[in-house]
Amino acid sequence: MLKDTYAGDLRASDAGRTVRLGGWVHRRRDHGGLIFLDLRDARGVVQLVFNPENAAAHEVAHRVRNEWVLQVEGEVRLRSPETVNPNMRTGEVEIVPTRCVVLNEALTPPFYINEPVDVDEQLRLKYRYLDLRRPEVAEIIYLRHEVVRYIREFLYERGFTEVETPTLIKSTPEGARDFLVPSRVRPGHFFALPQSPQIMKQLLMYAGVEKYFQLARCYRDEDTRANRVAEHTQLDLEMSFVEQDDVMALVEELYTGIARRFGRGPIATTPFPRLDYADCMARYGIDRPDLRFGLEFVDIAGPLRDSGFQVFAGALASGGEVKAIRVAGKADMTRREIDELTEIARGGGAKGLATIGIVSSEELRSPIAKFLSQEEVAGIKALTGAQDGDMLLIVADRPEVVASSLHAVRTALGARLGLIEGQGLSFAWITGFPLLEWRPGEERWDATHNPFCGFPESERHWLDEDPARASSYQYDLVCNGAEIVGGSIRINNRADQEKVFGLMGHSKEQQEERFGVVLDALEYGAPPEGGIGGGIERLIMTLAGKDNIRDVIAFPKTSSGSDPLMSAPSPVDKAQLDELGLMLAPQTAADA
RNA sequence: GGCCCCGUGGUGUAGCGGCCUAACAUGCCACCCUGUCAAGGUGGAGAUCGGCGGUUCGAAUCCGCUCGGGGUCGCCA
Repeated sequence: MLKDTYAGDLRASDAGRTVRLGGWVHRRRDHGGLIFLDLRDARGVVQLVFNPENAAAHEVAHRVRNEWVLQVEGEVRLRSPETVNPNMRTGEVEIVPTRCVVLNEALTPPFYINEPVDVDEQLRLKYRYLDLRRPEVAEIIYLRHEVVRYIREFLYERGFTEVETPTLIKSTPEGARDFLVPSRVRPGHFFALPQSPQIMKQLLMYAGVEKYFQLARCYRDEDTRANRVAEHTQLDLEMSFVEQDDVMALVEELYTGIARRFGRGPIATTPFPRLDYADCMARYGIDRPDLRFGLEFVDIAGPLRDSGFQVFAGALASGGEVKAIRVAGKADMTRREIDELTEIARGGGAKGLATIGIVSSEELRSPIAKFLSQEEVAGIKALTGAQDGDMLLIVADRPEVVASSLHAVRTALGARLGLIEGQGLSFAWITGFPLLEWRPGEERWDATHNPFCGFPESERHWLDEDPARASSYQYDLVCNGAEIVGGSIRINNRADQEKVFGLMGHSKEQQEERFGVVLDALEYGAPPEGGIGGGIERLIMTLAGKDNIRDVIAFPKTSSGSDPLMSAPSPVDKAQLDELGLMLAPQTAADA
């Protein structure tokens, strides 16, 4: 080996050892006589001290520049007390090189590696191999490794079998858009990349594996978001002979362990609280609430049903809702803050945001106060528990608009009022989801979770009577406002599966064509089973407190799905297309 | 596909009709300097302002188109 010790691992206890190091010049401080070099490797940085007395090494130290690759031999020496650097993990020691060899020179990098400066993301991605040298960037990649390793070991210990499933599979038209891969052997035919190994893992259960998991790459050809990319990794897990609580218990143990070991703060509540979907929607307007803070919605319809204020009364008369968020002590919110929150509410679909500042028991600060009777105001105060000095933010609209707009307001408030800082990890389970939701444009039912999601026997009658009211065996684990796990107990007989497919508008022929394998397999002794899929990137983001998914991926793509590092996607030779039996449409061919 | 924001020396920013033959910081280069750790000092090189077109006596600054990036809605679990 060209090195025998990691620079970043050196501590006071290593004093006196002679070590051989290899790494990169992180920073250079040349005093003319004394030269200090910070040598960086995968584990951290250590200071080298070059003295003119060792002329050969000193000459090298004078000549080197940032990011040159060095091999250094020397003794680990305790620093004198006044020169100890408490800000460095290796700050109690330094190396006095007896020998210093330049293994490679380096151009000046296009951005700072030794300072945590925000650099244009595209430039970082183009030089990702340099970006990953930055300690604060690499740290998350190592974190990801440790978390994944923890997950694997946890599941191995509990008897899970890791099985790989194909990445070239059959395309199905519903759900997200598939990435397609043309077949050379059968021109005109295509594979799809899997959106998840859902069917394969169910088949593994039918095959008798009983406890399966995989860290599965999943692909969706859809536009990206800050927390969503085209290719991601999912902890895919499935168990046979289990009920909902069994899966949840195992997942909770796993994620509790991860959070305790890798979280940057404590877990707010263990065991994880459970919220019923309907209750959750009523209080937070979203099925993945951020529970690090309160600011729950309060239904204030009661006193307003016959209000003279048409915005409220009208919304209620047409089946809508009126809900408020009470913000303690913010009656003095500035005009500008109110305007910004109003804009956020509009972004969620609301036509406006009504505000009532409770300045004192006599005085209200509110553009709508003049439309409200004293009884109405008293009723609102009673329901919300508003005290003097509080601010009420109110939206009146259709239930889904109230939910989305007040959720947006609530989330913004959480950030603006500093309620999420240093709050650790607030997990919760959401259960009692509806099995199906109506797709107005398509005039059919769609699975809330996935089409294989099962339901309690007690819900069966709703499938015929009122499918919207059937609840399912779905369970989601949320943390700090992100859904990090979603799963369900699956349907395990052909009749129920056909029933659900039928409600989703699939004809017998379509069911046979798309899901025939599953339907057939269900008739050959399928065990009761269920499982989860958990996004690894979202988990790491939550643990690391990052809000950009690209930060937790070693080689991410841009938001438009391109790869600045490898310049992908790219045109291909005509010969390659010919081989696949493909022709480009005229306008796209011209671009190439 | 819609909407919003961004694109100025290597990097990060300022400048937002003439004072810009573009400023600041940092990096880079040279020299000085034996205890620094964002080392310090002196000097120097370095961008025509993403691209194209237009308005104007005059554009980095205004307008249009376009390319690239970021966010968001649609879409997506």
